[in-house]
Amino acid sequence: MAKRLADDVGFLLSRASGQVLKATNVALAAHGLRARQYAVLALACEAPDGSSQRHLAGVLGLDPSQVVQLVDELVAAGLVERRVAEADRRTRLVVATAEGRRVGEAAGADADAAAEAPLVLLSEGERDVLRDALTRIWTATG
Amino acid sequence: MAKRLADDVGFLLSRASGQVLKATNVALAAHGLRARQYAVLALACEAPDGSSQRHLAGVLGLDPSQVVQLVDELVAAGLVERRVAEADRRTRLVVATAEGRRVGEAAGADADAAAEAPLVLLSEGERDVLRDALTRIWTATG
DNA sequence: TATTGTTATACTCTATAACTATA
DNA sequence: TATAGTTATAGAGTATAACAATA
Repeated sequence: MAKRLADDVGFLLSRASGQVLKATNVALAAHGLRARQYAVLALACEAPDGSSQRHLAGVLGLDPSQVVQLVDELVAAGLVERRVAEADRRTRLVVATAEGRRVGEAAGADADAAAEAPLVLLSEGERDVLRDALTRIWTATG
Repeated sequence: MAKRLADDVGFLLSRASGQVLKATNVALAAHGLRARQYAVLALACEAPDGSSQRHLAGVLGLDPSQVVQLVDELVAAGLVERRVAEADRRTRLVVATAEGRRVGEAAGADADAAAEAPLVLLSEGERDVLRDALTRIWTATG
């Protein structure tokens, strides 16, 4: 057992993540989005030709069945659309609509501001280390 | 919107936290515990005279009603007990039993190993920065 | 036979409000 | 009246299994 729970990396990650998630969701609520929906939308915006749901699930660390639900919601909101892939008619490409790009842009700006607010306490160098460390933890364990 | 979702601190925190949490829960399952229960147990072990549920809720960032449930489960497992505080008979002090300390010690060792596995990729200095940065994010936004 | 997406289900986590007993 | 704990409930997140369409 760690000397103190406050030194436990898992605990610290969980707390920090929870705080940032809460702030992000507050910021996103103004745009009618939750964090997960925004993540799907952002990935759809990044890929000009769209992204398969299987790929989205992999990147986001979600079960494919969860992606179905999230995409359903985004489709209902008119922010993305499903297109049958020509190469493989089993796969549906999730593509951002014009409005999806507008909303994603605006929501992302607010979400970033909220998520990065706690980082003002860190130096530039610390922020880089944090980002890099989290990225490596992600790619290593994913 | 961040250039890429993969640069979003909130997203990175969420992914890293989720991975570590999953690994931690797998390690704790062998001891019949989940992460939240272990966190409560660990805090109870740290405080020789016990910790009020209100205090536990504050430190863990949980609603007091969630702590009730967690303590109920730990009591049922014989790992902690509730004691009415002499000073204020409204507050219940959560105290680890002898077995609670044994289980907490063993479970903590496994949980730490699981949680720190992804950190082997980071240098000593990076680990310190990560821990310190997460601690400051936590205390600042909490 | 294997894979993509889908539906269904159950369990955990999170958030909220209302109630009790003490102060 | 204010606070510590409790109960209840609903919504969001997570995990799993089974199924249809396509490869």
